[in-house]
Amino acid sequence: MTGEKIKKNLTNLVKKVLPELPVNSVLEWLPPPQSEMGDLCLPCFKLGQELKQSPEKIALKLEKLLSSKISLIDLVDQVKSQGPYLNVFLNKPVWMEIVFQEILKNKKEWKEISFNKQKKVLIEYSAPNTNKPQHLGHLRNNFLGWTMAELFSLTKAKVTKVNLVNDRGIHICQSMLAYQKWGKGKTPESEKIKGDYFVGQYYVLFNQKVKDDPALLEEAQAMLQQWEQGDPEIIALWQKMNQWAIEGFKKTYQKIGVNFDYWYFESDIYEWGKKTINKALKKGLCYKREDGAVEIDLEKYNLGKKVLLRPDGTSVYITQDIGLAQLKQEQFNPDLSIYVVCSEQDYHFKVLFKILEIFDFNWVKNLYHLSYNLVFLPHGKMKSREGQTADADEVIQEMEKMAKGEILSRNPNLSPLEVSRRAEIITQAALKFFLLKFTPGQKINFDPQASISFDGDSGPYCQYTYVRIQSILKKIDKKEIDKKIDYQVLKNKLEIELTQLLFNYPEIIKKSTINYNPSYLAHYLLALAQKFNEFYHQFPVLKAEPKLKEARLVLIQSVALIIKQGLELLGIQVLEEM
RNA sequence: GCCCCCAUAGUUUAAUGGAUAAAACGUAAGAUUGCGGAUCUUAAAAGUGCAGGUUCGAUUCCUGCUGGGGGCACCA
Repeated sequence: MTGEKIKKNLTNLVKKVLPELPVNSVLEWLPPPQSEMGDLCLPCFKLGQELKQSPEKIALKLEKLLSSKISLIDLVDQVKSQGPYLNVFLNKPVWMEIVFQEILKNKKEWKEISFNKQKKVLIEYSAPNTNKPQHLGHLRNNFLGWTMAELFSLTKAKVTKVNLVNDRGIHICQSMLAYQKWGKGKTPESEKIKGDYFVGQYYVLFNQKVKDDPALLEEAQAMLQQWEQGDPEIIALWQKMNQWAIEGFKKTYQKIGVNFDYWYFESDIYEWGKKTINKALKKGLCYKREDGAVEIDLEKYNLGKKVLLRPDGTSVYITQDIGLAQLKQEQFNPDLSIYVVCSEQDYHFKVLFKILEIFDFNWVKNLYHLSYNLVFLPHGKMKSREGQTADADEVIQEMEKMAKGEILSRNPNLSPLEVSRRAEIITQAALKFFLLKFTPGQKINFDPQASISFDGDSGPYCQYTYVRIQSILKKIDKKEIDKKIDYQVLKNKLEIELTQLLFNYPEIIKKSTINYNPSYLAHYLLALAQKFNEFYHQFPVLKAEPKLKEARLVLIQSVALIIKQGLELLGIQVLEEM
């Protein structure tokens, strides 16, 4: 009996005793704000509107009508009205057994949250630029994309993760030109620098030099033309530098534990939208300007005018996205296609989706722009062209140093190998949790000194909670929890609240997934860990009476499993000791 | 100039239109002869930028204003 099923049974019963209720009315059963108020509640405001009665009266009426019939529903002990709310109390021992069994047995197979079964989901994220290393903003993108993929997988969607590498254009030529002029044949190997940093140096160098010598801009422009005409020397340089950058990216991806099923390269696809635009031109969906450029008028959607092809027929940014959207459709035929892209591009995606709609692609309804806000540093927005960034690798390195210090202060005799292993895992936890606990649409102010902590609202706090539970579980004989357990002994407030939290887990997964918002999961895990720590300080497990001990062991084992699974969804590993 | 987003304790953030606005950091005091103190307890601390409106009910929806961020390329 899952939460879903309990709610369904309750809904059916309410509809039976209130036959005057519209057949299609939806009842929402929620967790009450406080544990003493019950295990589920039904706010009666909407019912009140539908039946033209005060919600208080409805709640009272339901209490009366249902009380005699609750024996018809397993698990429900009593219903009680409180103002405009109807609160439901479940039979704790039976309910606990069900909640814990569900968690301990099912693990990865949660029928209740398989609501994306049969659905094909495509997630595009990361989209690095080959002229600079990835910074904190990319990390937010990477973690968001990766976590959404995990959430969709857990809910049984068939997920494909794709990366679109931004490897062509004038900005790439700028770093190429700088390397050609001042690189002196150096390589990442000769300089012992990670490839993406090596290339990034020349991008910064170009932007320094161009201040004194604006003619460099034209040179870069000329280089782009040579590139487009297939000049073998330019192409070779481009390939070499791209390779360096991409090798660097791959090291970072490996470090942060994200991956992709498929890679697109802009250099392959940048012209693919041309055909579609020319077709649309023939149908009169867009028009040719006097100077020969192809343009579309979106004024009536309040989106202005947009150039689709330059006067010389070459493609622009949106040309490529029009082509890529079709390519994805043909290649993967997704039911849902998500673009994880920063909110700076909200306008771009509005325009893109509108154009595809005007071009009459019916699958445009399956496209979703998962927009997330910028990451700001104390001195403002990151500017890679001025070298003012918080590079992902550097932030991670700094944090690992801090983590090592923390670990050593607690375990001075630990082997250096184990210290770095733990430091890596704890750093990932701190960083990922920090970036994912914010609602995606919310901007993040990142202050390297203040933002990263290993206590309080943090990933390591959740990890530590897990470690504590493991430390208890290590001390017991496994047989102790194989027995038939009487959950009547679990009756203090914290035990009940922990059960309520565990019971809500599927709902949190659902909410995080359908709202594209892993922060719900992050906040839930914090609440669960906090509640456990409160419990831990007040009530002994190992030294409790045998029956109580057994029941508590099952409870804390369930808590540990949910913390582990929840953290893993956020890309965070747990440790047995820390 | 136009468009989009945001504004909640000292700070950083929570809160499907619903029950007493919730945490963390910081501050002050306290808890180790208790399963790990990266923990816990207690206290002080906001009535949600300002002015209106809709609603039985607004942090949440609408209008205006103020302040901050982003965008408005034939750059990607």
